[in-house]
Amino acid sequence: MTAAPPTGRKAMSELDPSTLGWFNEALGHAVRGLDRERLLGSDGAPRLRGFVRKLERYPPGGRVMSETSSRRLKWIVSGWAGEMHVLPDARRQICSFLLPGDVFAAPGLGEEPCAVVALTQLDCLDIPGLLAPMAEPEPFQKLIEHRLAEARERRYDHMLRLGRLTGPQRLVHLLLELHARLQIVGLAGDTDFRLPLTQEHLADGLGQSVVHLNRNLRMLRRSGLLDVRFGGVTLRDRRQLAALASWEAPV
Amino acid sequence: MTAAPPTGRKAMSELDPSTLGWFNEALGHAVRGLDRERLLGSDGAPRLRGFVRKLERYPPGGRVMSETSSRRLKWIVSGWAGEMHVLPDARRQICSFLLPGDVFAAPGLGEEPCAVVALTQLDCLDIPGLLAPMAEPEPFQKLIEHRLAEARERRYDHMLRLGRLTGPQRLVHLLLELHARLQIVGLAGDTDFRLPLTQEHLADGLGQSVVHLNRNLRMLRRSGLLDVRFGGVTLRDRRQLAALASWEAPV
DNA sequence: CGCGATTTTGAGCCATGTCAATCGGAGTGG
DNA sequence: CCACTCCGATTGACATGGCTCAAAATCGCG
Repeated sequence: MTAAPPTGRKAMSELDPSTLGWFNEALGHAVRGLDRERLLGSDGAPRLRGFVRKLERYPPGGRVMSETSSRRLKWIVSGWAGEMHVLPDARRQICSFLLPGDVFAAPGLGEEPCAVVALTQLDCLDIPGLLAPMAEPEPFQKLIEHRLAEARERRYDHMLRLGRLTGPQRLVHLLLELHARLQIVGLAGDTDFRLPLTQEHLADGLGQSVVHLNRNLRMLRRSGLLDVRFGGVTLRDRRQLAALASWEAPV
Repeated sequence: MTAAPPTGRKAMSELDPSTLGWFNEALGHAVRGLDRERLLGSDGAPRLRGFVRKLERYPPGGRVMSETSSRRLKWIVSGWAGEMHVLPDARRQICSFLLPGDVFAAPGLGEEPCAVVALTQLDCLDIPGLLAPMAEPEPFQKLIEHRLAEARERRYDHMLRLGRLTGPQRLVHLLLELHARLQIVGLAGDTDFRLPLTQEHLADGLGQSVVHLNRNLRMLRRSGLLDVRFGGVTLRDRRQLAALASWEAPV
C-alpha cells in the first residue's frame, strides 16, 4: 500500500463494448448481493443502473474516498476491499472485508475513522444513498439499509474472532463467512471459491502474524479439512470446519 | 449471569422523593453525555425528561431487551452495561462498554445479534428514537444519531485493541477510553475514576484470561503508571500511558 | 533467466492460557 | 463476636501459542 493513487473514473457510457460485457456480468453478481430480498423484481439490474452515477476503479492498495468532504455510499461491482486501521508503528488491522455486491460508506476527504482500501483491483459505483434520502425510490433505500445493517452484524462476529477464537478457529470462521457471502452473489461453488487475498491480508484481518497464519493454514491443510492454493479455497469438510470454529450459518 | 431476571419498571411519577434526588443527579450526568453539542440549551435536562417514557432497572447480569419484538433505544442514566457475545463453550466477549449517558439500541425479543447485559445495577430510560422518526424535535434526533455514530467509531477502536495491541496495551487503551468518556459526563476527575467492573468483565472485554489480565494489572501497578484498587482507577502518568498504548485522544 | 513479491520453514523467546491453590473482604447465621 | 461461605483477586507452576528474526523455496512476470 503506497500513497493514494489516482483513481480512474469514467462515465459508464464511455466503456467500450468488451468492457461492457464484463461489466454487465459483474453487475449481475453485485445485484444479487444488494437485492437479496428481491424487492426490485426481475429487472433489478437495469433499474439499478439508472441510479448509478459513475464507475470508479482503484488499483490494489488504493484508498477509497469520497470526492466530497462528506461520506458517500459506494457499491462494489468487482474486487475486494477492506476497512483498515493503521497504527503508528505500521501494524495494520483490517476491520471488515468488503466483497462484490457490498455497499459501504466511503470516508469523506478529511476523515480518518477507518480507511477503506482496495485489496485487489476494485471497481465500484458511486450511488446516491442515505445522505440524499427521498431522492430515490423506496425499495432501493431499504435494500441499502439492510446491507449496511448486515455489515454491522458482521463486525460483531469479527470481534468475536479477534477476541475469543484461537488462531485456526479465527481463520476457519472467516473463511466460512467469506464463502457464505460469495455464495449469495454467485461467486462461490458449494465447496470452493476464489480468494484473491495474500496471506498478509488475511493476517491483518485476523490479528495474527503472517508466519503464524501460514502455519495454521498448513495445519488445516494437512488435517484435510480444507485446501488453499492458487488464490482459491476448497472447503473439504464443511461440517467439521463449522464445528471447529463454532460457526453458525447466518440467517 | 443467570437467567434473564425480572426487570422492575416504574413510571417516573412513582419515585419517592429521596430516589428522585438521586435520579436527578444521575440524569444530570446523562444529559451531559447525550447533549455533548449543547443543542438543547441550558434547560436540556427538563426538556429531555419530557420525552422519557419510563425508568427501567436491571440487576447486575440482567439482560436488557426491548419489550416489543423490534429494537428500541435506551438511554443509560446510571450504571454500566456491555454488548456481549457468548460462545457455545461459554467463552464470552464484550464488544463494547456502555456508560451513563450512552444511548444504545436494545435488541428486540427474538433477536440474538449481541445481547446487552447490565454489568452493574443499571438504570436506563426507554426513549422514542430513530424508530419513530419525526415524533420528536429535530435536535433530539440529531443528538441520538451523533451518539450512535460515536459508539460505532469506538467499536473500531475496540477491534484494534483486540487484533493488534498486546495485553498491557489493550488494558491501558481501554482504561484511557473509559476515563475520557467518564470525564465528559462528569463522572471522572483529572486522573481517576470509579471502575465498577470485576477483572472478569475487563478480561471478557479485552479477549484475555482473567489470570493474565491480573498479571498485566500488577505489572502496570508496579511500574507506577497506574493504580487500580477498590473499584477505582488512578492514572498516574497519562502521557506515558498514552504513548504505551498508541492512544490518540478522541476528537 | 532474473527480479520482486509471496509463501514456507526453522529456531528461539516471550506472551498468554490453564489448572489449582491461596488470600481477603463482605455478608450470614448462630 | 465468631465460624462459615461466597466471590473476586492474586499467585505459582506448567504447557502451549504466537511472535520475531532470518533464510530458503516458489511463484508471477518481464
